[in-house]
Order: sequence, then structure tokens, then C-alpha cells
Amino acid sequence: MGEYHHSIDSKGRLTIPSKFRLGLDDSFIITRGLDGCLFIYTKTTFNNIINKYKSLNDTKYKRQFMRIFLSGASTIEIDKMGRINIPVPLVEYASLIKDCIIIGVDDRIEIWSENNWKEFIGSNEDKLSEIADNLFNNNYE
Amino acid sequence: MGEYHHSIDSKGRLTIPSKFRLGLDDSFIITRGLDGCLFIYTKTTFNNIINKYKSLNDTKYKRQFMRIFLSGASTIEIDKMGRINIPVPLVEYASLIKDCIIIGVDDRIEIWSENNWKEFIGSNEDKLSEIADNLFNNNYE
DNA sequence: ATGAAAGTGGTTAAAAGTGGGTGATAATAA
DNA sequence: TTATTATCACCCACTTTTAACCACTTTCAT
Repeated sequence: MGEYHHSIDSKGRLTIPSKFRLGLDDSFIITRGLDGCLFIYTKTTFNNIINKYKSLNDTKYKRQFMRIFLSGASTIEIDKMGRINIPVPLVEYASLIKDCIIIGVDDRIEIWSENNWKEFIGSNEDKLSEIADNLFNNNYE
Repeated sequence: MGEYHHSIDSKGRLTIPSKFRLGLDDSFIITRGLDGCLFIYTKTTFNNIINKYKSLNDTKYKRQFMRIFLSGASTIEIDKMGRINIPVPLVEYASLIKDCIIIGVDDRIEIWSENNWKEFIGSNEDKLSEIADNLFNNNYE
């Protein structure tokens, strides 16, 4: 939990907030996330997700999903300075230029470009109570 | 796992990302894949797939699959620079000209032309969460 | 205010990727 | 057979990317 503002440098290096480093091993998984952000999972959590999908029947949907999900996933390690090197395709996917937002959500960490984050917050803030209502009514869109 | 952008040269040579080389023997199988890409499997994995399909009853489906899969299959080796030589018919099948995308998906590597990949991503990325929902609802097309 | 921890920026050496040349081998044509 | 061409493996040179250091600044807690 928590929201941190860090900056990614020209080489794609981004510092993971020290608070988050405690809960991570030295090696973990980064993937394309939803809504224009990136997800970071521990290997264990990631494997649980993958295994869930793998157990489904072979279909076109499964193949497409696995392709997108896995092509966007990489194992990364943290350096001595507490930074990770984000693969170029993911930097581009999430439009990371300089200012990034790093947040803890449930069992993952999310990385946002400042612009995408502002946009997301801006367009959803007003609807927060509405979203909460929908959630608790199991009234998913 | 992961997405890499490499280029195939005028001699049909394509560098396999070094991360993928670790998981491959010096000799493996390349074949026509689905959705306009090429698949690379280890020999072991390839044989497992073939055996699985051989054991099925003869259907139109099986015949088509076996035909596509086997007719395009070649054993290839990696050179000292980490490159493979892709057979001409497969280069043509996958429309490989210059810029290629190489992705790791489960137990295989996929090779895409940049155009085919962009098209695939462009038409499916937005649907990622929808696809995921469908998977879990067993609501296949 | 001060020391320690956290975060940022740059340098450098090694690794990975690209493009081209050469010479052996095989295939084709005269 | 001999000459011509094509193919492929191998080698070398160059560029780009990655990874490992190091130094500096900022933040935070006491």
C-alpha cells in the first residue's frame, strides 16, 4: 500500500520504494498490466496466476491471452541501488518518460506514468462511491 | 517470457535473444505456427505434441493440424553468433522482411513480423480483460 | 543539526546484436 | 567435364545495449 513518486532515467532504471523491497525477493516478475500500467508480482504469485490459466482448455481465447500476457512478462532483478531495469517494450507500453507513480495494490505493485495515473484518477475519483456500490452489489458492468 | 525486437538479414539469419538461448539445446524445431507466426520448440516438446495428436481419432481437424504442423517443420541449429537460418518457405509464410518480434510463450518461442504482431496486438490488447473474463466464464466464442 | 538511508545521475567494461566478407560445398548449365 | 552460380557455415569488425560501479544529492529520524 502507499503511493510513491519516483523517476525513471534514460536507461530505463526505476527505483523500487524501499518499503516495497522488503516484501520482494531479489528476483520477480514484471508484466503488462491493465489500463496502461505495469504489474509486478512475486514469482510465486505469478506462477499461481499462470497455472490457473494453463489448466483451461485449449482455445483461441486462451492462446491469445497467454500470448499477450506472457510476451509482456519478464523476470527482473533488483540492483544494489534498489533499482530495476524495465524492458523497453514495457516502458513504451506504459508511456514511462520521467515521472512515475508506484503503488501497492493487493498482491502486486503497479507502475504508472504520471500522465496515465492522473488521467485514471481524474476520471474515476468522482465515481469512487459508485464503483464501491457496484462492487458490493456484485453488479459488475 | 518476454518480447524482443530483432531483425532478420538478407541471408535469412535471425538472432535468438540470449535469454532464450539458455533454455534451448543446440538443435531444435521450427514450424508454421498459428495466426501467422512461427513456432520454435525443443525436440522433446515437439515430440510430445505430435504424439498427443497422433493418439486422437482421425478427423478433418486432426488432418489439417498435422499437415500444417508437420509440412513446415524443420530441424535447425544455432550458429556461434546465436543466430538461426530460417527456411525460405517459413520466411514467406510469416512475411518476415526486416523487423521481427520474438516472444516467449509457455513452452515455445514465437517469431512474428512486426506488421503481423502490431496487427495482432492492436486488435486484441484492448480486449485483454474481456478475454480473461471469457476464459473464466467458459464463455468461448 | 547530524548521520544514515533512500534516491538519482553518470562512467565504464562486457555482452549482445548486426552487417558483411570468404572459402568450401553443392547444384546447374554449357 | 568444366565453368558458373548459389548456398551455407564460419569468421571478423562494428554498433548498441546491458550491467556493475561509484559519487553525489535529498530525505528522514533522532
